Amino acid sequence: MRTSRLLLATTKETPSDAVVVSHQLMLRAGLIRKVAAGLYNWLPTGVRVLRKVEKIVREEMNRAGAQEVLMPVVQPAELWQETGRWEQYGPELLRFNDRHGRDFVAGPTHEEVITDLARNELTSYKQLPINLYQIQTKFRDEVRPRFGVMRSREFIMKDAYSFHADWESLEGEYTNMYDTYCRIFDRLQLDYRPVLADTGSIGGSASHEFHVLASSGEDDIAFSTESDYAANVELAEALTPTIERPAPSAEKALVDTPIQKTIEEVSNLLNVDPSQTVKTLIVKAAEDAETNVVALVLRGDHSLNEIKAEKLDLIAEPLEMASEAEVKQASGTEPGSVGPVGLTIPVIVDRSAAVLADFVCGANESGKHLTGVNWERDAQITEVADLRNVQLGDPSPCGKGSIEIKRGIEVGHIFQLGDKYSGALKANVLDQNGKDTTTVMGCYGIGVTRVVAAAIEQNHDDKGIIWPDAIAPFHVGIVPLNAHKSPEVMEVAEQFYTELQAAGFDVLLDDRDKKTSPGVKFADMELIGVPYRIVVSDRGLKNSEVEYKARRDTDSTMVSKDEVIAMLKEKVQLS
RNA sequence: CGGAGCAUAGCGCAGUCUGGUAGCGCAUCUGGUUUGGGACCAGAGGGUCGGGGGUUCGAAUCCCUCUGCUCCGACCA
Repeated sequence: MRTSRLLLATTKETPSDAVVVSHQLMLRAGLIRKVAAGLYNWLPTGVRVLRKVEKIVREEMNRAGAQEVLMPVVQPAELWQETGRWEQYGPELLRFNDRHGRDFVAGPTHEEVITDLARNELTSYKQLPINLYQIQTKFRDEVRPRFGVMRSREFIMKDAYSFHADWESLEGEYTNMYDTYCRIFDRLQLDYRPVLADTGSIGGSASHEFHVLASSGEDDIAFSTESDYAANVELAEALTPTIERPAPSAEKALVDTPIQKTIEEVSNLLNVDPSQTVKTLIVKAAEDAETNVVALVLRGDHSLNEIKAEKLDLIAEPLEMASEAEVKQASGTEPGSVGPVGLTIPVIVDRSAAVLADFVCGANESGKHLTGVNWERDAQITEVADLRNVQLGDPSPCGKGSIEIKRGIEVGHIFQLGDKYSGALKANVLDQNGKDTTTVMGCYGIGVTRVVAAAIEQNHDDKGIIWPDAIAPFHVGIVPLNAHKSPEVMEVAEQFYTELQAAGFDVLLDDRDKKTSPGVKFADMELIGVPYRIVVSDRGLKNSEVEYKARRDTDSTMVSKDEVIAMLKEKVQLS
């Protein structure tokens, strides 16, 4: 591609509404433009990246034995009514009518349509297992689209669905997809991790999310320092401490904490470590519980995991904090001075808080705290549970090593669905005995457009994007300098352009005329993230040399012009 | 859905309080000078000031209303 013909669309200024790096750079580098909230045009450079991601995904899915299909974006309401999701899905499901007044939806996912296809086409166990996938547009009417294509309303997803005669077969395909996803993200040259994920209400024996690691990610992932254990923090278990609770050695005492409310303020005042204090949170109880509210007690240095908490029988789901009035009624004081001593409501204590002795807590009296408090002697435990988020340094749930936490962007999710959809839509086949049997399903998604954004979040600097070779819109950029002064410069540049393309590279030749200064050309190449750059100039050609610089290098090096193509063949990892 | 805010040239903004010729920077076009890190000079084009209604001799500016968008909190690839 020649820059003079490319719809380059780079900008110097960052649009004011872009808050994350990938969104800013995608706009500045001319990959996307906003059409409306959560809806984007993809420009030529962006499409190049998108297609490369799709190509790798498609090749690996095919290699794994899946077959590509294509389903409609617009889907009839009847199918959604059959599975019950017409009612369940809520406003995220965009619904509309055709000219006859019939109900339709813009597909946010395709379980209904694929299962409908399966029930019509699959009749025998001999056709199973089968894995069908598509790479296609989805629409989810997000409450708040943001971060560019990271969370847009319309996006491209690779979604695959497998059908099986039994769970054993499903588990086999699940493993196959797990391995396939690893190959895909390896080939995309991204730093990623498969992590254990919540199986949620659907059940099934396993679910994994694939996360691209980036500090700007929205999810916290817990890793083991010693094993390949990785789990979404929502899910990662905080183990019961191995130590026994020490015997009480201090007497309970009331201390004045006139203005100290937070754990930090109280521990500073009393000169104790926050881990020797507890915090008591009052939350709404489950509807069938005997009290309105329940107390949750955590160590002062720990944070509540809401997902874990709301799964407990006594606690309302979704989790909701009690109002100030309810706190006052239950404890006799306001939030900030609440403690477990003397409470009449159930007290659920986190595993780590339960092994404390001689700890500090609120006194249920305004402006007072208690020191030297001990369980059983001074305060009662209704239940001990895992309530907290794991944190740095905790022992890993896998039994080896300790926990390390990193941020991730969810780009893939694999799931054993079971018969949720095949049951509802009666996707049955005849088994060996001629008996009707319900198939079990797996589903496997990759957010293709999100992968592009995640790749940028992970690979950029203050100058712009740094594409992994495998998905770069162009592998090599050629910048001729002062071509108007020296015909040889342009000749050499053109020659490289031809030869590099023949070698299988995508090449961008900046053939813009003398009005475009070198600085502009360099800045554009760097902004759009071309991973390798060759500068052809008069200066270099005097020694039969050109200048080579990889996007991540700080300095350029001079290379003989006869060797540069061989060198690039070495360096570029086409994937 | 709750809270906050914005809407003026392709982009970034000023002007609004205090009503009176619609402006600045970037980008674009023309001509010239420059040429190894987002150049300079001269000139030009580009606006229903988000829509509708009202007040007024006169509205980007004041009032009402609608719409769109952004940001902060619960879900998802």
